[in-house]
Amino acid sequence: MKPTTDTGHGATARPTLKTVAEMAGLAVTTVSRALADDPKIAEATRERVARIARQVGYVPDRAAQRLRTGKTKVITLLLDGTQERISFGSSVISGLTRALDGTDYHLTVTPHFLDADSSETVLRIMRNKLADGVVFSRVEPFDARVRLLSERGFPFASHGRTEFSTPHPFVDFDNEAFAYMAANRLIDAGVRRICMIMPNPKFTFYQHLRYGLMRAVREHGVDFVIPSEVTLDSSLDEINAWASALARAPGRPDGFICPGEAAYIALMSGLRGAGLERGRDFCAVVKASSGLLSQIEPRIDVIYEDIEESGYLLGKHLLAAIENPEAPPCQTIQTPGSTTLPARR
Amino acid sequence: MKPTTDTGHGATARPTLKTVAEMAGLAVTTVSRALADDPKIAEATRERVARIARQVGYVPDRAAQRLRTGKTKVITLLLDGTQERISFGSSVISGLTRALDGTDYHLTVTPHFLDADSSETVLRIMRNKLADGVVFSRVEPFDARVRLLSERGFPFASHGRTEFSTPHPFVDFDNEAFAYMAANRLIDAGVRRICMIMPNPKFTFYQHLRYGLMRAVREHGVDFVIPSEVTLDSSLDEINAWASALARAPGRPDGFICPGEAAYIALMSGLRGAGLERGRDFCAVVKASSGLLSQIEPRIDVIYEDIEESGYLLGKHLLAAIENPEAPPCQTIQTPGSTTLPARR
DNA sequence: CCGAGCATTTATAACGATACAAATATCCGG
DNA sequence: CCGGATATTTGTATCGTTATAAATGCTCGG
Repeated sequence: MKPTTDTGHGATARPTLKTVAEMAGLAVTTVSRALADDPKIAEATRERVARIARQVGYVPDRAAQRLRTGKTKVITLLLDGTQERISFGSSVISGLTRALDGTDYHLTVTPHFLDADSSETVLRIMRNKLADGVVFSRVEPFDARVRLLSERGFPFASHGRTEFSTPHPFVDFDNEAFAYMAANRLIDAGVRRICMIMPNPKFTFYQHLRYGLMRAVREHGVDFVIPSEVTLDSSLDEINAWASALARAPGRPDGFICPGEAAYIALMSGLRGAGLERGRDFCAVVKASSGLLSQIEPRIDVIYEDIEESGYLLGKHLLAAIENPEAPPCQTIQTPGSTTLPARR
Repeated sequence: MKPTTDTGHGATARPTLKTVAEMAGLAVTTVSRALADDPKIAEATRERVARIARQVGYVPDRAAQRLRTGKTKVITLLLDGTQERISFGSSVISGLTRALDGTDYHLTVTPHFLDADSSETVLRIMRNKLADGVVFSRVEPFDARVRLLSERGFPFASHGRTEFSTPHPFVDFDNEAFAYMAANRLIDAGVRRICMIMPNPKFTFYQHLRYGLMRAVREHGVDFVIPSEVTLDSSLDEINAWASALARAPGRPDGFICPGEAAYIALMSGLRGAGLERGRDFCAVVKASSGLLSQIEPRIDVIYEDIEESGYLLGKHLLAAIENPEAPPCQTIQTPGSTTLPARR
């Protein structure tokens, strides 16, 4: 018997193609192609090689494959530092992992914080070939990253749409429908003046939210206000303070649409601190993606956005784009249909 | 001028050592060693090579380095699917990223869900050399992963302690001190019967929490109860329902310690649903790691655990262990000293 | 002016995988 | 029993980097 070498970690050296080839009495090339299920290799040989490989626990070396083929088998998630409230990041990661499960793709996470430009990150990933594809969110109508990636034909999937003429893979929540639906619920409840906390106007979904609200407002002739002092990215304390001030101002809104859980919690806290009570003084419809809010306020009117599912779809769409770059890109718009939180594991 | 080849992505081929070597009129080996700042290479040469490399934007190929050296320059975070409430995952990732910033280490995330055994994941990472080190949480006194990694001398850092005699890098929150402190605050407030929601007893920090509580209880002779029906991992609805039932039971506690934000929200929701009010019917001390809770209940008694900092320390400790495997492991026990939430970006 | 000793640079091989071209084994009709 | 088509296997080169050993040039004492 041939002595096995030692890795220094107390484990037996890991088998390579050479190991399998020697055991099978075949050339390394043959084994490689047999494992790739190349029809030019005899059926019987393929089976025998597969058996031996399984037996010795052969797993191809990623570094070697990557060096030779140029494929990293890695997809990178650009995680935004600002949106980590209430587990957005974890949910996307969870969904992406589910999409990648069963493939040999790995997920790497590159958070980019406020100061760093994420275009830089994208350039670095392309230039140094650190991944086969990227996923990111918080897109703008003419997003710089989308432009860069599209130009170079580098696979990606974005969480959010753009206004470029070239189509690309994306997953987006139908925020227009959400805002319209939310506004209608408020109007049905008798609200006369709607206030909606908005994202930073540079993001695409700002427009979508706005259109949805405007449509409902026009159809029913109610009043509305879009605050300029706070956005969904404002700190909770800022939102809280602003809400308190708003509660005391003349002509205050009697209905709120809040496309974010954490922001709603701060909003409600501020209003309540100023003596207002939901139901008596105002109504609210909230976009939520966790079950937390219904714990805090069991009767809150929530429209659910499934972020875990977004992550899953982003992964699937990206894989499709990597596999077949010529095919038309997969695009999904998630509907805000379900009011209830789906059952969780 | 030499024609540059094309990657097919519209970009110029990335420069390699060969590119730099040709430009400098040196051998590839020389360039490699010059960039590694080998003193055997003339100072002047090293500087010239560095300048050229910078000029053409040379970045070493990770796959080639990895294949040649066996070092992956990757750190893997094992993310638990169950604990993703209120951004634990995002915070750890954020901290780890900060620790890895400036090094050439990358972070990969491998969530393992309920069904999958994370020992398997650890074995796979070691066997296939998918990372140079791993980070994980939710450790048990005789954690299987810690045993495996220690045996093979594979670098890791755990979020939580073990009871193994061999020391290893870890970061842990002083849950004993937390529980003691929390119990004393309740006792000072006049509480006679303390209830603490506990983690699954298999985790190390179950014991720590228990000791802290017991110490305070013994010192002051108050009553206590540890529920067996729910843990910190129970669903929010379960906790809610249990709390409602508890509120109506005879001899109900008048003080609660809750080492988890989400669990507290559900607990409070259940108690409130049964007609109890905090301050009037009971007191509570909560362990929190985000600013969310103080929005919901501005006057809640919170003891803060900085998870982002845990992630940072885990990264630093792990890097230290990788750099110098012989040195004694870095270990940190985070104190629950600060009651206030530190300022955030 | 030779060779020892030093400073510096270079050639070669290898990490593990795969693309490509070439070589062998097998089978058939004529 | 041979030529030629087909089926199957093999050899060689290569991806970009680095460890090792070898080579080059230079200075200087004797």
